[in-house]
Amino acid sequence: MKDNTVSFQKFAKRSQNQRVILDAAEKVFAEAGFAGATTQLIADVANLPKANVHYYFKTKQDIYRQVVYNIFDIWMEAASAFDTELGPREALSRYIDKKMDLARSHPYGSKVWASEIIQGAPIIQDYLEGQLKEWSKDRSKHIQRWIDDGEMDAIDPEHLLYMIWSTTQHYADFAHQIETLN
Amino acid sequence: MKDNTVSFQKFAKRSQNQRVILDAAEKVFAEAGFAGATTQLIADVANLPKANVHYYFKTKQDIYRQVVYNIFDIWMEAASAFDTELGPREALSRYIDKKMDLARSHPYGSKVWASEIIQGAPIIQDYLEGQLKEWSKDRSKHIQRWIDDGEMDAIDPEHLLYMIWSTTQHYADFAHQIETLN
DNA sequence: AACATTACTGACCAAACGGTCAAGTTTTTT
DNA sequence: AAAAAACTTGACCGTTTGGTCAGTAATGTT
Repeated sequence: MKDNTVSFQKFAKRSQNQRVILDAAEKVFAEAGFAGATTQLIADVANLPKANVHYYFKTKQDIYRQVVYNIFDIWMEAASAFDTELGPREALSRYIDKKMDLARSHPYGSKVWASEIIQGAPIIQDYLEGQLKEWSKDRSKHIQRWIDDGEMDAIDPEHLLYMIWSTTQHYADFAHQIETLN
Repeated sequence: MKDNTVSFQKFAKRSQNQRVILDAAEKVFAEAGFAGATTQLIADVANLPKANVHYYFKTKQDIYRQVVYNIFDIWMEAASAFDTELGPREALSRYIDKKMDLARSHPYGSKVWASEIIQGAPIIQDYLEGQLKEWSKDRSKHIQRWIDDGEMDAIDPEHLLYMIWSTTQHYADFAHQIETLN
């Protein structure tokens, strides 16, 4: 193909195609589950022949793993919005805002995550036990300190986190139910 | 088989075997999703040959449909605990209690329901639009009346319902995540 | 005891699936 | 311009899956 390629683009090519595939995969996995997603359908949505998808990703599991990892990364980045320096009101409200934004901007990711957890987290168990656990223990401790210092009402910190997660998650995962009821 | 069968048992036989299959199926669907669930696995969990499963249910979809309908029925029965005669405090707290009980006693059902909704409710769309919509519109109206009468704080009734659903649901669907974090 | 109905099951099959591969094209490097 | 590396793809394959079916056993009815 005749073009005026500049040097960095050759690096971009591979990850660019992977991006297209992963975006398609995220949608397909969300709508059909891991087993229900076919590599053919992912390929169709990505507008590529199936064999090409397998050129970039060895197996369906590899694609899935990558999709779930990406979601996890995005969430952990959002989690940094829970800045304990800001005090309870600001930290919590910023975190909730961020979470709601993600529920809107990444509905497919949220659904894939939910399905993965529902089925017992076969793929990302290590992430749960590692990063996520560490983060939530840390923030729980901070919340407890706020409570002890009288800066906020006494609520079990862990259950507060669960409530934030469940509610924000609900708007992404159950969007269809909510739409139908309205 | 030599036995002292009494007359009503002949009726019981069929639905009794269907029960065994449906219980097995609920578990398998929850853990693997619709597509990931194989009729062979359902049969294994039910301790029956696969052909026998197909004797009672024509297709996998039929089994799935029945499983989801059963869950819906159980939930709607629980929904009657939201007795508007009781006033806001009693009605809501009884409903929440009941919902939490179901999250504990029927974790598989809850998961199947969640997966179904996440994937766009392909099977139970009509139930959503019918019974569930009717019920939630009705209760929302009652909640609004309580608010207008000053019997409870002003909260958007629909969002209150979503919060109850999301939180109770979370304890069933995300049990694995919660366990891992604790 | 004879008949009818219901329950059960091993063996089988067509379709769909994830994944491979060889042969080609394009792009990058020398 | 030639060689190397990366990309693309139609055709193909072994396996798994949902579902069927013919034949047998058990149970209920007369």
